[in-house]
Amino acid sequence: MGLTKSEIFTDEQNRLASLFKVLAHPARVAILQYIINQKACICNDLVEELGLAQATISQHLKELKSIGIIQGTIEGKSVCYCIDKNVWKKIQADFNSFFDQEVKVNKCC
Amino acid sequence: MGLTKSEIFTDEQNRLASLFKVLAHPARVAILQYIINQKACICNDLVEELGLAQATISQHLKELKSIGIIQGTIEGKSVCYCIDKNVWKKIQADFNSFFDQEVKVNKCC
DNA sequence: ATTTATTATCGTAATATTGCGATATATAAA
DNA sequence: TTTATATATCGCAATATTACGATAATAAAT
Repeated sequence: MGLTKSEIFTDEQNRLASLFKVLAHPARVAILQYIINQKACICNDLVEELGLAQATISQHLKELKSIGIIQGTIEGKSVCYCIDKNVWKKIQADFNSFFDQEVKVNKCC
Repeated sequence: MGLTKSEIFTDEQNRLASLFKVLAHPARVAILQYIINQKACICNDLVEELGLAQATISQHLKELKSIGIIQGTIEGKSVCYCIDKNVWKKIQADFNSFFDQEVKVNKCC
């Protein structure tokens, strides 16, 4: 056991859950906020800003990249990361269409 | 290692991440959608609707309850679960205030 | 009081995630 | 070419999550 049974859920449910999952770590939330405030940033800035090892930051960046919410551009010997505005807005829209489902008056509580 | 260093992040970052985490499983997304469509539901309905064991559903319900997004009312020998509309809207608002941070023009990519 | 039905909790095995040091890779500078 | 700097990947240990059977707890029905 211990293996999520993705096949019994809809694509939408699986997709939403995996978007939430990428955001479900404070380091990744912090990375996104830092990039937004700085407009962009190089990986090493994050290592200094957050108190995590370089390998750990790199792994978190990889997960964020996996859903396209950030992208990296090689810049000299560094990599400059920035938000992909379109993906950012798409994810927000997906979350909102989930939350905008009408919550009707309850039968019980 | 393998233990998230919550203490190095802000309360907001930790809170947001833990809200995302509760929603980061397709079964929990499915449970919320089912409750919304049915207006409310008893635990056993979910066991039949989704293909998961009763213990598993109960555990997922517990996690959803932990952030207050659903609440349960004892109804005879069953428990009727429903969405807490206020919490639902608050979470949506929190997500939106995160996503509404202005994503400025990038320096690099 | 006993039985039945429903939900919660416990214990456990399988799997996934997290964080880090070590190391590999890549580019710039000397 | 060699060296220095920045990032990515590998391997591993610690921790967390997931799913489920077994069992406990609760409340209705008999």
